[in-house]
Amino acid sequence: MDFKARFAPSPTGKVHIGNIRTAIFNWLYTRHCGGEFLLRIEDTDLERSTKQAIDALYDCMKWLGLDYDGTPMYQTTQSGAHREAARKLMEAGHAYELNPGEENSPVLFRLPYDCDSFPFVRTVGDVKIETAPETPVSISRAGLVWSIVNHKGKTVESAACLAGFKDLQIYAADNTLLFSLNEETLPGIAAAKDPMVFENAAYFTFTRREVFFVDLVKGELSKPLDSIKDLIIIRSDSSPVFHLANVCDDVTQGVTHIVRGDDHVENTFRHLFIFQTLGFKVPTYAHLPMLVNAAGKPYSKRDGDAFVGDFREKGFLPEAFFNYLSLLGWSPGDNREKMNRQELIEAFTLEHAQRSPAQFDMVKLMNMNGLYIAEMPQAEFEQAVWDFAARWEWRTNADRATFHKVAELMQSRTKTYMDAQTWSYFFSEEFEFDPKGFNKFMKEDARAALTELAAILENMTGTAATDFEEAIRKAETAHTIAQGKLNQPLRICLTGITVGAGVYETAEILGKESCIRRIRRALAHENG
RNA sequence: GUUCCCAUCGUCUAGAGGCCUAGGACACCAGGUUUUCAUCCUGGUAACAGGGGUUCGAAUCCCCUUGGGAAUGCCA
Repeated sequence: MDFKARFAPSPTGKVHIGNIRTAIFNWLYTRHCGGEFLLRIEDTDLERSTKQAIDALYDCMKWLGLDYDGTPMYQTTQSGAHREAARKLMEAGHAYELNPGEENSPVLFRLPYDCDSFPFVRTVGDVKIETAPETPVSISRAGLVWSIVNHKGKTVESAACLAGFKDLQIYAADNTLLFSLNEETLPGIAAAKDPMVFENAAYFTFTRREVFFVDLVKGELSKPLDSIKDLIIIRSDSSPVFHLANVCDDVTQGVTHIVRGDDHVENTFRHLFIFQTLGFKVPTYAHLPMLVNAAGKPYSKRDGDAFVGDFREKGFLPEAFFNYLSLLGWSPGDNREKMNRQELIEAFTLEHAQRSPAQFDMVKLMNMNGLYIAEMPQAEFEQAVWDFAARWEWRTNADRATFHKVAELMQSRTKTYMDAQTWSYFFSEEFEFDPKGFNKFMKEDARAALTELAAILENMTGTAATDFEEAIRKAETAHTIAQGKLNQPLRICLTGITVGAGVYETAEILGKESCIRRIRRALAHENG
């Protein structure tokens, strides 16, 4: 099957979830269709593209298992091809210098006036536009400029390409024909140095045409040609602009399916013409809705909490992160959510891609991550957290045997590896008490029972969780405390916090001597 | 301003004119299990933006309104 999709990020900053979601969709779609997934680094913005950003990009893709086919293309290596394409367009009359003859004139792509035969152009109908009085209509090689009076009575200026105005006729208020645009007058306009200005123009008529294409996500999309301007493809410093580079590279890489963000829809209307005039088949497009942050705004490089690399640092599993992101703007069409990579590939078609923006929900990601952690083999979980915990001081005095037991106990309670930060109390007796929990549970009767418990533990011979349980029951009975009510006070003594593993198991891991010390330390601590 | 796009629980979503008394998930609330914590189980609150059409029948099709987003760069 001839299917090539690509991911074409510009390495101007750390890759964020919006970017990588696009990569994931491209990847899934490609793998589903059995095509090739290509990578192109759009590094033409020399000012802002950095080596670090490129490295981070590769790193994130590797972490997420986004493998690509072939060698990545660096856009900067293609500038020769871009200039050659511009030269060809110029030669064919599809591009022109804004200021002919001048030294550093930018080059513009001309939307072709003669485009009725293009498969993505169709005629809409005849249109009459009344221009604002006292404002001229001017026409030049760059297009038409005019003003209208809007419904609020304000005069607003508009401009569009010549191709937007097939059979244009400009009239004065007394219906005198001022100018006709057609095959005969067109070359004169294109060649003229200065624009033609019609001071007394009152209205003009033309045949409206529109550009349209069928988007795999959004369906048919269209836009009138008289709302599009010619676009700069070569800057005055002779460097190629995105529009040209992007199209050329897609041609060079043989891309057949372009899956990208919503924000490119407007570009697509213009890129279609570049493909066509360059003599290439236009690719199939799919525009994904944007990902928005908690404020409902599209993710940008300013959203500091949205960098892909940070999710690894926060202790998320790549599979969970991948799974969650695949569900943002897409669903398999049934009630499945937790899906492995193979299931995602099999189910992934653009039919079920959403048309509206999706909001990223950290809480749901956490939940999904917890699901993935819960099903990890215990040994794998233990090793992963051990490695992750290298960043915390408590690991330096943690022995692996104890850690093994802790990990076993904590796995079902862990949402992200970051949760293990609180495991420090297993390895140090110098922890802080949570003031709220401490005051809640360290009441007078609890203190008395705990004092008793410490004494009971002194004489306890067993070391199993059940032995601790028995000792606690004894202390409760001795002080007429309801069965089980000493659990939380003891937990505070042993861990400083109110949540954790089962308290008997926790005590077993800590050992009798440490438990006694911890209880006495807590008893010496004043309520706040 | 102009053009384009979008609109189902708080959030992610199912929904292709009758299967909808609108389903699932997260979150939240209430119970249960665990003598404790977490997991887990059961139940609950909660949505078709508004108004017109078309139709025997509309969340679904059309129009308008409102709201949101994008483009309108010699950024990509």
